Amino acid sequence: MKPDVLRGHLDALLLATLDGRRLHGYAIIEALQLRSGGALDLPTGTVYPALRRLERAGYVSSEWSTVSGRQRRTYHLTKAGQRALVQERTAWREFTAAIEGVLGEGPWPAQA
Amino acid sequence: MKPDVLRGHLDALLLATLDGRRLHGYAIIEALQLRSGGALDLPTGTVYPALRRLERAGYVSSEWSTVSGRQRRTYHLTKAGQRALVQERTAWREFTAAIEGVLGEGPWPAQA
DNA sequence: TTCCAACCCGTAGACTCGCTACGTATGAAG
DNA sequence: CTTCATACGTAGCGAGTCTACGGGTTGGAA
Repeated sequence: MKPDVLRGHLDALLLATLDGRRLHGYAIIEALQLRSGGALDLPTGTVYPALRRLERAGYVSSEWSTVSGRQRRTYHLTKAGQRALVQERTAWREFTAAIEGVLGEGPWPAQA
Repeated sequence: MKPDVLRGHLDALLLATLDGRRLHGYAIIEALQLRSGGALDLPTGTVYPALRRLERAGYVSSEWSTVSGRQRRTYHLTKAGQRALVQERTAWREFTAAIEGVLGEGPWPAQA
């Protein structure tokens, strides 16, 4: 998978992963792998900065906890994050509809 | 529509638009608008450099022609471009499958 | 006949953001 | 005591889309 195709969709992915769950960064990466059937294997250098960005934006919130000597920062969605997720899902549908209208088979569906 | 979501998908869009057609840049932009139901309104500063990139890559080829005093550069797919388009469509399906596996409803489909 | 919209091409530079490469640390297994 | 999985993070790069220009023609409206 080309690297750039993720551009602009990562936020949606992270928000969706946190929908109804509390996860720490590392677990988010694993969840993404699992849910995408292995297609999405995001490096930490992609995910951690993105989570901080979402936190600055007020879409997620986090707390530190120590589990068996390991520091982990657990994230969860805020109310604003929930709303953002709804919008992201809508934007995704619009996006795919637009692309598929073009990619869709054959020269021309209807000659307007 | 956020600007970045197009990232990495523009080539597929352009190749698909030229599939079985000879079009000049301006016409490509209009075709994209039409086929996407108005969702895709790409600026010339996006399309022209992208077309030149595709031409350098050998996926499209172009000739100049003069239509009623106007210079236009008409593009068409090469053999390599045809093959690239097939790959782009496959990549698109894989991409959407991966994203939708994550965005898809609810907390978890199956707790592995 | 003057003006403006539509047509048509193009480049320079900014900006964004995912990725590479790196650094730190703990716990368990070998 | 070394190595691997777990777990966090940053700095800087790179690629590609967008903004903002600039150039030129045609045709119709005012």
